[in-house]
Amino acid sequence: MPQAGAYHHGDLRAACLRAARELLEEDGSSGLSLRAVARRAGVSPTAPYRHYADRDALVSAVAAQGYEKLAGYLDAAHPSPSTPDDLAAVAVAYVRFALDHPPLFRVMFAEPCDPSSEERVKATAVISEYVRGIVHRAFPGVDPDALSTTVWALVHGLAFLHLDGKLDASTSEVVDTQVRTAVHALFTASTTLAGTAAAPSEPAK
Amino acid sequence: MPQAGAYHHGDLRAACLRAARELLEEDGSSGLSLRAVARRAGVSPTAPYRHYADRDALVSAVAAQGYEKLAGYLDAAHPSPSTPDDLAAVAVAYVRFALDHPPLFRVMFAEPCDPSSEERVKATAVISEYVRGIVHRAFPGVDPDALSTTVWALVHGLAFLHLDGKLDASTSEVVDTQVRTAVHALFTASTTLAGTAAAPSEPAK
DNA sequence: GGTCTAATGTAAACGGTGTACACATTGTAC
DNA sequence: GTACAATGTGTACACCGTTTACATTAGACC
Repeated sequence: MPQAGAYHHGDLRAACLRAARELLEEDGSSGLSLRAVARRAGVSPTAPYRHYADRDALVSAVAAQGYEKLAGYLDAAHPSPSTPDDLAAVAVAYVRFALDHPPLFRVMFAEPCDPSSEERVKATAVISEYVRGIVHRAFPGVDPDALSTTVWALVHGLAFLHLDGKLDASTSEVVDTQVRTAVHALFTASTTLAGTAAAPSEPAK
Repeated sequence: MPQAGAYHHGDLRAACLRAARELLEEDGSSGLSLRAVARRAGVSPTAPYRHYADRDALVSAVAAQGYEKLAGYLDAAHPSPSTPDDLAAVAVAYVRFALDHPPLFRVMFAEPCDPSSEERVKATAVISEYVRGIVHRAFPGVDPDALSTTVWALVHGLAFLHLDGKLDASTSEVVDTQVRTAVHALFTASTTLAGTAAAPSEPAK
């Protein structure tokens, strides 16, 4: 039973999205139920179906917002990264985002979304291209595809292992220096290999 | 209603575990419900509670089996890895395991298990120690903690990105060579840095 | 062998969930 | 002003995890 005399909500779509985001932060993925979202938005349990086909669609919308938020983190680390140090700073921001918003990060990456919403596929393509661009500028002469997927994987893995408590995340300084160190180690390799043939990996399809 | 004249199942614990494993492979994490497990075991919906405290406990048991299975993959790649090439082969096996059993891999790593069953914490500690041992043998002179967490993160990230379809996994050969290339790139860095001071990351606690 | 007890399985019930369906209300374009 | 499309409600179904009380049985002890 919503506000008296307010049969139509006004912008239920946005309200659902906001409620979903909040519930996810508060109670994790399992707390993000369509019914809870409807309750929080002050609306009947089935009202959200007018704006989202099913739970997955709503979750995907939250994930899409997460990608934007992640982009904000990366951008704040460096607006136009073009050196190895810049890239390292961006990597630190990536891991920090994961540790700042664990359930959101999990929703973005840890859930099967194989042929899921095009929203998400596109969003990850954006990330991929973003990293590729930085690598291209920071390491002219090396195969950007190979190095960018490698550095993305490294940072992504660090984020997940930290998220699962498998690594020492006692202080943010420890985490930051570890990420920086790991990324720089990889860079050392790439510059060493700068002249060698491009690695036969990940054709741009 | 189970078999006539078979009120007691015999080994319901194992039967539940097997059913859970099957359901996970078939329908993913969402298909792994206690009730479905009970149905498959031919037993009443609440019978599994005699052997598992709740759903999480059963899932953790499945995950623990997954860690053993993963160990089998790694061992099959090389029984006693001690060179960089050996380690690369093990890394390939790690990613292959993830791609062979996506839902299982997700259950093992992608679910929040912060203070969860001790079973899982121990299992990941085993992995960590295993990698550390190989790195120590393959790269005497470098800080094994720093390099092992880095290489684990790299491989773990590759596994996840492949799982989410973010990388080119068209053929297993492509994946394999990509993993091998990425890992080797990291090794190049570590040998370059062999003499330098140990990186200040991840104290062994 | 007979009995007592703990282990194991069953049945019923509660609250929560996703989702489909028919219906009510309301903004809007004509 | 009226028709229509958009939006929100109510009801219903099947499934889920979990609790509680009860039934059955295996195994120990005499």
